[in-house]
Amino acid sequence: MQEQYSPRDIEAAAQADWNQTNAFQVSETPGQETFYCLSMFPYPSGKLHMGHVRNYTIGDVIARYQRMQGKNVLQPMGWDAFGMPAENAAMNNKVAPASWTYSNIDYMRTQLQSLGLAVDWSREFATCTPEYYRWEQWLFTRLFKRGVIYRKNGIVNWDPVDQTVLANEQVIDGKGWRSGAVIEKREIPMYYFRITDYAEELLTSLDDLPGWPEQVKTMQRNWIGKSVGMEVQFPYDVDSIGGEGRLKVFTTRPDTLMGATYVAVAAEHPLATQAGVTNPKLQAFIDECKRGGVAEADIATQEKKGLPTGLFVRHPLTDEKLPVWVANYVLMTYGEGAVMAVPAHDERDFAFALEYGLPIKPVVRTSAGNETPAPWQDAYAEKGTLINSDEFNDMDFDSALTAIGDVLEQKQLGAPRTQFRLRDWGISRQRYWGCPIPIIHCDTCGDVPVPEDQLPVVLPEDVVPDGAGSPLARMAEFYECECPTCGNKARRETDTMDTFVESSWYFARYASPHYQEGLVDPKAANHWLPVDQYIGGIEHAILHLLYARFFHKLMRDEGLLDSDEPFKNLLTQGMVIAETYYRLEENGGKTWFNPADVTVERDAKGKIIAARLTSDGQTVEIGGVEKMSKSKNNGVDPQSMIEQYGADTCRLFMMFASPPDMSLEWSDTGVEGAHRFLRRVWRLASQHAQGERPAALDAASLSDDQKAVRRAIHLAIKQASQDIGQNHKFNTAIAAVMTLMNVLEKAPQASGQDRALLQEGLETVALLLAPITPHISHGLWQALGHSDPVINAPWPKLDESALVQDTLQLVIQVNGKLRGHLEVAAHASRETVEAAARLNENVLRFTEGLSIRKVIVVPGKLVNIVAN
RNA sequence: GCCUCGAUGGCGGAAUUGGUAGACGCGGCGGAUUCAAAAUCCGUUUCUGGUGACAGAGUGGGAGUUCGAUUCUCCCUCGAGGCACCA
Repeated sequence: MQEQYSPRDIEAAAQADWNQTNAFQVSETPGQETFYCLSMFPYPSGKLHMGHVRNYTIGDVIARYQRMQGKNVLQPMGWDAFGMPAENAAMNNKVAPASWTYSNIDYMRTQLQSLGLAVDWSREFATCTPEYYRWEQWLFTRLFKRGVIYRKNGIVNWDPVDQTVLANEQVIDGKGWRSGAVIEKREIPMYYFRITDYAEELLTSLDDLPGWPEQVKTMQRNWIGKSVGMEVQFPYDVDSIGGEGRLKVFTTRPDTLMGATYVAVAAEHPLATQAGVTNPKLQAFIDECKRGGVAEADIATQEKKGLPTGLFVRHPLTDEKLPVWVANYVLMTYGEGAVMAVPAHDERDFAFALEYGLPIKPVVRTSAGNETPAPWQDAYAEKGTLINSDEFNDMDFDSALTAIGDVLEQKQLGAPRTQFRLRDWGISRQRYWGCPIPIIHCDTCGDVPVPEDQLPVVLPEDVVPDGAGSPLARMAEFYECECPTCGNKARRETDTMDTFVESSWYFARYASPHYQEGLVDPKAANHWLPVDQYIGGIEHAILHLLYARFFHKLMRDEGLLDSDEPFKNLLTQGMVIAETYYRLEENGGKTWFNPADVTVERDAKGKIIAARLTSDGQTVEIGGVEKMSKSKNNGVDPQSMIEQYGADTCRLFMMFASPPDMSLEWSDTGVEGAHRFLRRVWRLASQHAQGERPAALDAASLSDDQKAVRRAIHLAIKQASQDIGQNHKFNTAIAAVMTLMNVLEKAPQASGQDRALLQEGLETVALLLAPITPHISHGLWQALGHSDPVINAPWPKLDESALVQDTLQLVIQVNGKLRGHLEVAAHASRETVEAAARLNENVLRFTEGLSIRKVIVVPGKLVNIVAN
């Protein structure tokens, strides 16, 4: 064993051993318990960033720990390879997205492998290959035939200058990111997945996921947003509209119907369109509403504006005339695109009514009283007894609901209804670098799915997009085709699919990644699925995870696999953040400097007071800690870290700096600390390994000091087992190993028993660190005399008897304040403890002149003496 | 705007069911070793007052429950993630 810790040699040797034995390649071994450990696969953006390193290290720690529990562990890796960045890179560098993507994959694979992940690389795939997406197209055609996929119009961001559809990300302050033109909302036909058909199941089966964070389940529940209420119909006023009909609205508060003083519709609502024809001012307002992007965050933060249409509807209960307004706060995408406005009991209606002088009629007695004077109070929205509501007066919420519901149903102007906030999933993208939608448009046969024997519809790979619409739509050789049904000339669909579709089923493909006969080999799929542990960023808490759950249910209903949910346990990892530094430029802009190029200055207490650019010695502004990003130039390159310190140091630091679900702040000195620790471990082990191999430990005949060392060893095992195995708190597991190392370094090495104890201690350190820093553990394990590699060693067992102590230290409090300590026998009785506490010097001092009211004894913990 | 989460020393963070606030690491300070430096080792380090023993304060702010609150309840401030075409 080398005396110096040399990560370069140690890591190369360990990885060579694993590769030689195909250590992480797995198959469907019968009889062995499986563990499928999956990290969200990376988008091949160019090179690895720290977020990737963190994600895959967490996954690797869990995978390796489970292997040490004796399980057959599958940990695959692949590439989420379709996406917009490839098209942007193509436009900037005039390279085809395909070659850009494939070369990124090659580079990033090498980087990932240098981390020493226990990945079965034989299962690797990229979603942009026809071998993968043909099965996506195959599933699409099946679902299309079943009606799970359908076509309707949807609203998109339209750039009138570039004549192209933009992603929300490409719309900045309502303008196109390249053209700067004001974006318009435009309707185009798109394909939709009927995810709303699964809304109820997606909601209820969240209850079957105890291994998911409560936070994520709450977010998904709110996103699906089930509301039970009523559909209420407002008959049109024949005079004002010049026709008959009914305006439908959905409400969760039919009890407040008597307080409705107007109705409001979205700008895209048919009534608005109709009224706009004869009302130029209204039309101008509708056009204004159609300017700007479609992102809900932008729409919801706009100033609330509206205009009367001049149309009227009749109140379904009183027959009163109510004005119809167009309001920009009404979303066409929720419910019916129209609301009944009850300003007295709804905050947004209240603000709108105040702004435009519309009547406010209180109809519920709330804790704020019978009136609803401005400003708005949350109490106005409370449920309560009805007032000002004719025959419904004095009814409580429930009876009013029933009574009003009954009248509406009798008049056929209302019915109970359940409404979801969740919308169907539009997957058409007018972009090139994606999976082609396998549909052929025929003038006589309509939308015809591409027959199975003509799949896959292959995306041509030698295309460089130019940012002006999809290149596929200009490639006759792509879109010209024959109708599979009638044989006439037809046109192939040129839209591609949302890239979320590929990531919605990749976890299933890993079970049989090279299977040629279907999307999955059902036997393999049911062997591995569901995923036992899924790990990824919290930013995917809603969309990706909901779509993947939806797809799993679709695959189940297609008979491809048996389980109901894809991911049994979920760990959502926090972001990697770092300090930012900048200088203000004359034009008001900021130049950002990488933390690696900045030196900080500290005051006497070590607090950072200034920072200077290392190259010129001049000060830079400290910008605060933010997510690592290109724009703030605060990214730290994992590659240079690995080259400087080794993968183990990088992994150790990332796992130690914070628990996985919290954000992780990058710290160069923290990395050095992690490296220092590994050097200490290596040094102690190499000193120990130089001596003779010690004889077996005789745990029964240890001295008190030796018992204390052995206790430290088993406390570390206990702590690390709980932290890694159950709580996924790797930082405290590492802290426990560090504490153990502090003890082992000071432990005597004189006698044979001392050396046997140190052997047990060092073996424990190697095993407990094995999931986190696998390379050094590989080397340590060999040096400690084992011929079988540490990856095949079992996780250490806790010896409870090593933890037993004869005496305990208790805390003495007076009125809840710490006043002293008490050493007692481990099994001392309550009375003995209380008596000893009462005699404590400090207790006597602090209770002088007071009478003791109560003594609280918490066994093994503390005594609290209550006196006044 | 809406949904969700978070806030603890100079810094990252730790504290089974409410029971010693600050484990472990970083940084700082003092010392040893060294011709010197690097590396390493030892000590110390929440704040305020005090030479000291010790005392008081303290987990974003304000209230409440409790013998006892970082932990539970309510209100507020600030920050982060998501909002359906970034992945």
